[in-house]
Amino acid sequence: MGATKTDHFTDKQNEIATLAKALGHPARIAIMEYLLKVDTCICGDIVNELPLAQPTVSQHLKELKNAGLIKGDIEGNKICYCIDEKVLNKLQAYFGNIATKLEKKKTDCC
Amino acid sequence: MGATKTDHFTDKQNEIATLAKALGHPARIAIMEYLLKVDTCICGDIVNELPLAQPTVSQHLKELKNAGLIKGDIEGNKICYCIDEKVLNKLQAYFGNIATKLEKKKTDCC
DNA sequence: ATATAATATTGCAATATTACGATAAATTAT
DNA sequence: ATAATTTATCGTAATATTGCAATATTATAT
Repeated sequence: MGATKTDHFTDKQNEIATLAKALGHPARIAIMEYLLKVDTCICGDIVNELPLAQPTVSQHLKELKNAGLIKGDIEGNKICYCIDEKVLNKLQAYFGNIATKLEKKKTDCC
Repeated sequence: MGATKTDHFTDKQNEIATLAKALGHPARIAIMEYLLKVDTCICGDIVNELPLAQPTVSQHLKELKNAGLIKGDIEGNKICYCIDEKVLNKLQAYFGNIATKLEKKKTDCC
């Protein structure tokens, strides 16, 4: 095997899992944090910010883009990447909801 | 290669990535949601809730536990699993912080 | 003591991920 | 036109993940 059985789970579960998986690598967390830090999103220097080779960074960017976490537009011979606010709000809402439910649930047995 | 270069990133980045990675599978999202749904955390029927074989579920539970997302205590011949509220608050805080920063940053260029 | 029940571990095959050198493609500068 | 710059893609090796059958472990019930 090795392939995830996505068809046995709900769309929402698969969606959250896909987003989480995309963030499941420190390089991709670092990319997100860098995109958040720089004020403009015309950023052609992500490679220099990371301790990884250019093809590796390009691949990580592609994964973040595939998951919908970032958007990228061609800007001359550079590429303008930035975080998709909508998707991040979705993640915030998801974890916020869980945290709230956990707080209400006072049965702290473990 | 194939191994993540964790030593090149900050502890915080690695920590968030580890948590996200653990949640990066629909079965593990489903497990978290089930643990959230049931009121008591003495739950010996996680396997029946999932469309996966028992060893597979056990492995997913182990990964969630390794990441620190859930706690498990032996309760007779069953196991009492439940979500670690602290860790989930950490995730909520992390994504909440990003979402807030994105909102303030009005340079929506992409 | 033996059987039953619940969970974990082992071993393994199929597949996915990570990383990077080499190379390609596209744009800008000279 | 040619060179330099930036990003993407291809190919490939090393490693990790996913899933499950078989088996082990541990606790309860008979």
